[in-house]
Amino acid sequence: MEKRAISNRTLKRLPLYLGYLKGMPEGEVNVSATSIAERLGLNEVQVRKDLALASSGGRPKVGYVRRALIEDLEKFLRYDALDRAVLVGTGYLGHALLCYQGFARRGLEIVAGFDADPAHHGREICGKPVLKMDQLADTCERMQVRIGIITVPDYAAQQVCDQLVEAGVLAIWNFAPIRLNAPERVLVQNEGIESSLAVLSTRLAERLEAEVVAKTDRAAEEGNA
Amino acid sequence: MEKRAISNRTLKRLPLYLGYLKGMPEGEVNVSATSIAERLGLNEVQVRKDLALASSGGRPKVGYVRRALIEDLEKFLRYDALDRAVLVGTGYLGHALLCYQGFARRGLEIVAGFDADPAHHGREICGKPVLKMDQLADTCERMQVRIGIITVPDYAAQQVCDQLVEAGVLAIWNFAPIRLNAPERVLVQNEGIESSLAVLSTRLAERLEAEVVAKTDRAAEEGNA
DNA sequence: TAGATTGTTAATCGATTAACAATC
DNA sequence: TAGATTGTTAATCGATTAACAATC
Repeated sequence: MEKRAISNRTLKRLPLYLGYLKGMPEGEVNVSATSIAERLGLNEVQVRKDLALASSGGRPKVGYVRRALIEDLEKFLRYDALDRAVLVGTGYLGHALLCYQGFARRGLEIVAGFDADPAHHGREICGKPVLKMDQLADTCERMQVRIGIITVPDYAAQQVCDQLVEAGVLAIWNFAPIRLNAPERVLVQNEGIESSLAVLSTRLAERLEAEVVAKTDRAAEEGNA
Repeated sequence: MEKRAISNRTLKRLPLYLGYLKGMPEGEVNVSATSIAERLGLNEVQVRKDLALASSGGRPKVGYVRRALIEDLEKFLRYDALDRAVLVGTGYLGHALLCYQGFARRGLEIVAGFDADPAHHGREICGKPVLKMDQLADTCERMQVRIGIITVPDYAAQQVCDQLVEAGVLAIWNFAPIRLNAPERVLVQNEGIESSLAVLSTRLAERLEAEVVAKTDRAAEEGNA
């Protein structure tokens, strides 16, 4: 009965493994956790533990059957079961997501885009219709939409969130750089590009500083020599 | 001399705090870690520890001076020091990033876009020129570009990565769903939207299953009653 | 068989949370 | 002063890594 939930950390690594496995030459029948770990720069025990959770396992000495492992991971990640989503905000980012072919292969179908701007209505973006906001609730119900994707500017995000909740979505994928208020029962995942940028720019600055320090040290040494 | 690096976790939370602080009514002079934690759904000690690392501190009983805290965080995150970047791949996602106004306010300036497709060359996207790939190295050197942003399809990403490294960038922000090979000295940060989707769809599916179980339990109970 | 590799149990590490002393 | 709040030290928790037994 142990409902041991798989960790977010592991969940995020699974698509990485999948990508590596799919990128391997077709001829390779078997693959070891050791080789996966080495290629992806991870610890091999970690890879084995992750795979133990999401696959039917490998065999000592030979490793995992590549083809079977791919199927196991895709099954575990539910790439076969299609989840329907709507997207609100058909700006550039909305465009990018509506047109991204990878979602379909990963179990996500965006059925329509929505926008407050009447100029966008009636258009099609990569085959997906752009509808009026007042068609949101109806569309969600009719198409059994469970996920709402928010790609509007930050000042509009909370209102859109409310409308999506009202329309009955069960999860919200938020690309606006703002914390949303939503009822407990609705799952909210924030993409937070600014958080990402904070990490990148800080780590880069640290490296540059370390370099300057190293240079200064060398110069000082030369001075002493 | 203790070079205790700030954790990625903390780094990712700082922009969140900043967003909350900036969104507060101007009238609020002071703000407590307690209130920040409550609003963002975090532990208050965690917030205090984060703020201790990135700010000059608060005062018992009153908390932090909102305005000063904002300045401290912006300074810590280097929002004032401008980092220059180039972006390769001017598709929809490239468009979105080139046109995102938020980067400039967060210390990142994308100076130009690049694309392999000649049809894109010479255009301007939100005021940024789209150049030919063979202008990449020259532009990076001339403008002292330190960051390369990759927004090309997965099959082209590794080659673009090589070109960026060759052009001398020190960090790569990768939005393609693939693991890049780059020399140690170059910082690579993967955005990995598929990892994000894996978390979202799995957590959603778990909830739905829990609901089904709960329903079944209720039905069983009614049967027993 | 010997050695590579899996999967698990134990140890370590780092981050979160709790307890508490300091202070305005 | 009393109470709210900070900042720090200690305890807990969860994830990673190391050690090792099982096995093909």
